[in-house]
Amino acid sequence: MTQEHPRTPGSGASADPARPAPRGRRELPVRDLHARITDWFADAARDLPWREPGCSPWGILVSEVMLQQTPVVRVLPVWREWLERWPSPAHLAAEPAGAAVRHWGRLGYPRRALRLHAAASAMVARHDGEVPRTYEELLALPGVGTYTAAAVAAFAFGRRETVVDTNIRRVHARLFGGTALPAPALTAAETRRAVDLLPEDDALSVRWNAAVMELGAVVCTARSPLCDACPVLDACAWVAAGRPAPDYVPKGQAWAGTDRQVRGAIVAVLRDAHAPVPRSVLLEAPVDLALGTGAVEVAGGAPGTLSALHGLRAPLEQLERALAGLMADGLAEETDGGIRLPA
DNA sequence: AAAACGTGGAG
DNA sequence: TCTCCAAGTTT
Repeated sequence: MTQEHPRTPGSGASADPARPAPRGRRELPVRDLHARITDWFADAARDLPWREPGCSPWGILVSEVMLQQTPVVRVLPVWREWLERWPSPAHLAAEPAGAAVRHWGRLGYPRRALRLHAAASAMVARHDGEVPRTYEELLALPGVGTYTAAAVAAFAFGRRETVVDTNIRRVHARLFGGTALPAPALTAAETRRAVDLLPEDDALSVRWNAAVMELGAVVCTARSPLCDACPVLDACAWVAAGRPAPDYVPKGQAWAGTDRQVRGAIVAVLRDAHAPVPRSVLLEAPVDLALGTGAVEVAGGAPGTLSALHGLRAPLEQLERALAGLMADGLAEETDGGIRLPA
């Protein structure tokens, strides 16, 4: 998702992360580190529904998948609706996959909804309708990768797992590495460091994982960190080094004119239609897309119509390619009446 | 291993 | 306005 790209160094000439920490930094025993950050968490943790004691493992799994690349505030309402509608894997598995996609709304990456549905079916088939308790079993579920498997094992089942997400990576990079950002991609050294840092005690390890993640999410943020509120400010290698700028700039994802934009527009139409949409309508005829920011703000065609997409460089071809991609992914199906979400 | 895969709020 | 980027996974 990110890529190295040379950039002018920040103001600090002391940006070399390899050199010893300047005199301002305090070396903190790992025990104290655990205590500082988990104590901070005990006080500062946000009240999130999937953190409540009564939340089911299924609720936690759903939250973790929804939170992949997606901000908490946007997940909240969708998560509530899902859990009310589908309180267990069996409830979701009993519905067509298209229902999962439809109720995913505009969360983004709708294939996650599809995979959650497939995961629910797998849990019914292989785990008696329960969320499995081990990292290995979790990892085998569709849409569950190393982060999500570790997070669910830890947060739903209290297991001692090494959880590494983007927040944790950033906190570690600053606190120990002295850099503004972690490497573009997860490195073996980072994983090793996370393993080494994990408290021995099961219960403490769970709190530690949640606490470091929370610290990265609300204090040690990517853009403008709130260092004044940081419980380990005096131990931070990055602060001690004068908060040097990142040595690369994360590569943003292109959006305008991409297949992803077109796929998003098509899925939006299918999601809001409650009957199959004729291919011709989907590709050419005016349709009220009611889309959000820039989704169809492209040159050519009447605004607010799918035909507006023909203003793209490879208009019709691109539409057909995008549609084919959606069908290949299982996000769309062709029937007699036209295209629809999967049944 | 690089690239694809959505979305909308914030700076 | 426009770029950045938010609890990643898959191929």
